[in-house]
Amino acid sequence: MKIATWNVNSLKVRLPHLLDWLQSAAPDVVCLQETKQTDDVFPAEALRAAGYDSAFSGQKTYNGVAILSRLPLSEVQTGIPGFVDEQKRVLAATIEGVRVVCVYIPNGQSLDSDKYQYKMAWLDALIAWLKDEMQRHPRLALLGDYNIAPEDRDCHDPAAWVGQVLVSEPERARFQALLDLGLKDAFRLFEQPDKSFSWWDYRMMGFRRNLGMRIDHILLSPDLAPMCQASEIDKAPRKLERPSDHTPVLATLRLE
DNA sequence: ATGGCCTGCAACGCAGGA
Repeated sequence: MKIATWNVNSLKVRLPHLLDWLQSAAPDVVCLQETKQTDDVFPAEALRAAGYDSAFSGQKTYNGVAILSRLPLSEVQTGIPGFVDEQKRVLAATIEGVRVVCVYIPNGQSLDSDKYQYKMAWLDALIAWLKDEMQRHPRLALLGDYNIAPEDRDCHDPAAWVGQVLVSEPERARFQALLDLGLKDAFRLFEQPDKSFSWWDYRMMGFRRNLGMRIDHILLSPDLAPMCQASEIDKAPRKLERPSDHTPVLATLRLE
């Protein structure tokens, strides 16, 4: 089972890229973030025609998540239980016995912003919920835009980013708390090229100069991680005209 | 790297992203 995550930065704009990519990459499951559209206009029919069922939770202008699957989805859930949040950032579904959790973790804006406080509280709620969710679903995959570069090697210029969101110590501590639950970073289970990133700023020719960050991740529970055969970042969609600023991250699982 | 872009909304200049 090939699973993937991709922040599309507007599904309306990126639908042609997505449909092409589904064809070429042939993933079985795709978690999308920043769909930026309400559920009544979600392109479920176009995706169904491409062979994918979908679950989605969107809102106008901001945020929005979806899970696409070639296999049946069940137990669809939106949001973090008990955490009141107007923003559509979480969607979970069970596919082939795997609990797939799609997250769009808040950006935080800057360390002195109230959005940063929201990010921290949000992450604490996520960690607490996942601890329970992993008990219920030993095969769990957490995919999404984490807005956290876990280590300095996940940032093109760590010195320039000191004191900024995506790399701050409290954010990284919460990423580590996810690892402490037993989750494994699928990408780091394998040898990877240096300076592997999943997001590049639209400005300053960030992609061409590879001034990026690795902030989109696939974490796998202890039962699932040993079944992971490969994980990679697919940079191809980032090279197209009018791309998303993020590019897909994939993991291949051999379910036993 | 110190700014430059992109998106959506709604009405052309914001907010928000990262």
